[in-house]
Amino acid sequence: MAVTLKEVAERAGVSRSAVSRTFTHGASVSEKMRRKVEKAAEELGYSPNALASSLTTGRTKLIGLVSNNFHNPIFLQVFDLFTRGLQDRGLRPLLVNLSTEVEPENSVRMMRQYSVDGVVVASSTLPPGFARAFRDAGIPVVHAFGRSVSTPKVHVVGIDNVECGRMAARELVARGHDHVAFLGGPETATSTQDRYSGFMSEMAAHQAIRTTYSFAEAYSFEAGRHEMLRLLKNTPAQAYFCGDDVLSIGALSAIHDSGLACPEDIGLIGLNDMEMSGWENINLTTIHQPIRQIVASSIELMVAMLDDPDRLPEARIFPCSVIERGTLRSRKT
Amino acid sequence: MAVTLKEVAERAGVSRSAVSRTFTHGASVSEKMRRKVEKAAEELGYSPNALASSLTTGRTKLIGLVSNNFHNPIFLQVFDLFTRGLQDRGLRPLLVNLSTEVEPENSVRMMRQYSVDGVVVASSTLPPGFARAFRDAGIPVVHAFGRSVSTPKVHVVGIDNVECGRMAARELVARGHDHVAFLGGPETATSTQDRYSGFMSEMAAHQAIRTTYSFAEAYSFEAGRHEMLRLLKNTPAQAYFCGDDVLSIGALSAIHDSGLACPEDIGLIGLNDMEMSGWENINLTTIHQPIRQIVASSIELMVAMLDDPDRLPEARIFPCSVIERGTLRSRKT
DNA sequence: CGATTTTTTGCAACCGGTTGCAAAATAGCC
DNA sequence: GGCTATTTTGCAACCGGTTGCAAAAAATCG
Repeated sequence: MAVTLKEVAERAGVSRSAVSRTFTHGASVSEKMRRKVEKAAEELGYSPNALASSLTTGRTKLIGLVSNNFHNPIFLQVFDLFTRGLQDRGLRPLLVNLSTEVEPENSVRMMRQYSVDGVVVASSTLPPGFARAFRDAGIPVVHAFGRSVSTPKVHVVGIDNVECGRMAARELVARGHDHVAFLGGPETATSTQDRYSGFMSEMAAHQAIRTTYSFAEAYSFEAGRHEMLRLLKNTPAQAYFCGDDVLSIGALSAIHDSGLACPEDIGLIGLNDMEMSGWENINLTTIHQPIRQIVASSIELMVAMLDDPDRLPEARIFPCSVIERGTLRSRKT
Repeated sequence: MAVTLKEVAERAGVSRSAVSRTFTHGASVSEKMRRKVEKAAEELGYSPNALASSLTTGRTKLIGLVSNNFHNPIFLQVFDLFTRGLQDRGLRPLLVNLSTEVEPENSVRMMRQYSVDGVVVASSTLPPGFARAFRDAGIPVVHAFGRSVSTPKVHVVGIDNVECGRMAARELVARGHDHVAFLGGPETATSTQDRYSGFMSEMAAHQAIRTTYSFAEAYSFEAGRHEMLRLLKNTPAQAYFCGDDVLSIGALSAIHDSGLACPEDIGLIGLNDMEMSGWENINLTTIHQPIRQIVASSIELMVAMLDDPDRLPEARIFPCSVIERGTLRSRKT
């Protein structure tokens, strides 16, 4: 079915090398030859087999895009940005869905079988060791939305979740509440752990303020709603820092459903600033995470690594900022 | 870096063919040989190069997953289901983001360069000709969420959008309204066109009911909100069939924002039944589209085509059903 | 045990390209 | 035009595997 280089060569009456050269950037061919070959190729509808050439060149232009976040709407945007950005640079994303898998072995093997040029791990829940497994296998890797560490073993691009936790705590403190809480995502997620520890460390400086915490089962609407309903049965806090926006929106629904008002009865601050959070019927106060920049920077880093695989690993941390909307108020004194 | 078959052969002291055979399913090797080879492979950390073997076998196990829907949250679920389903069958999704592209040429070329075994087009907006271009290039193709036609030229799996339009119209009629409307997605999308024509054809049987229509610029919250705000400036209809749920939710926000109530002042029915539509603070009446089944069936069809590429193209149409929630009421008589 | 059948193994060619090297062709120069 | 420097081209080997075929080894049988 597919037209091969050999057929083009025969048709053009030239050697196979000549055809190969006209299609490889940077090779030298005379104008006359190029025209002859291109004519034959055109007539036959030839386009070179990228995988065959990868055998000798050692580059497939395939980039593994591995993620376990297929339930959080912000990741649709993340995939959109990644696929577009990679395509624009002539790279092709090979998508890997980890679902519940947390061990890297399978993915590493698969990525090696397909000789990907590099791997982008896009996840805010996987531990640093996951990405490291790719590096150990000799595959260039960037962990987007990964945990920020001071001595990175692999490239990490993301935010400082600990600092975000602190930032959220400061917001709640500033509102004059005397009982605040952290409603986290799954306890196993690195982002949850970091946001929790940041939140708690900041609150430690305010002993007068009662601080409680709990965790939802997942970063999902249902989990947030479920956990908030549970909390409302006892004595809820006056304001919550929720693990992320989806969780917040779930919590919000629980609050409304219980006949309470937000922010009047219970305040909320989320994290991510997903599109939906700005919708008028949600209007969530949240911490903005610069997703576009994180993705763009991850791709940049990936491209740089393809040129220089031994590049020293770096952590790129982007700042977050509070977006004030309608779910957090100052306590009446 | 990577260990090759040759090295394993040398280490095990056997021929390259022997190694190849132990790793290809269905080839005959003695137990003794297999053990020897596996031991050597284990020690060296060998795993076969899938792309090299594809050269001779003609199969890459790569499936192109091409879509232009990277903004509608239901497609995150679609990607989740597709990637999991393909992976479970040993296939790997190569993701292609068309963004605004509507011509198939580029994608076809790219898919041929990477010798994908097949292509799944996942889009409710692209015309049938798009998928056909892959078939014409000799690549097995399934169009998921595609337009249903009576004489399919390629495999199509989805719903009957015309019927959905009629179904929505019947719901509005049954509520006793005397002015109803269609608020569609982009006019160029096949799903919009079909839902529109179904809606209108049903309404044609009810001349007494005033029927109007308009189109939003995209299947997005913003577009729905914007269009509804525009409509509210004049005399709005009593109830709207919105192109899809995202659009509906945008419209809902516009209604609330204008100090009106839904369903008291204006009724809404959407389409898709996305997770969010069931959230308490949205609670959208909508038409359910069986996404899981559509994806599962598309994958099934794809796998069947890999065995028999000349399989007669078929259209698989799944039924939709109305999910009654809180955004549509009967008109007080 | 030897003859015959069946299974296992290695050789060598091939898949669709790329690339170092040397020969052939062209260009540059006096 | 003849000579040298440069460019263009083809040959052949290679990338990492698979596979038809025939030789070698093992199994079966009288």
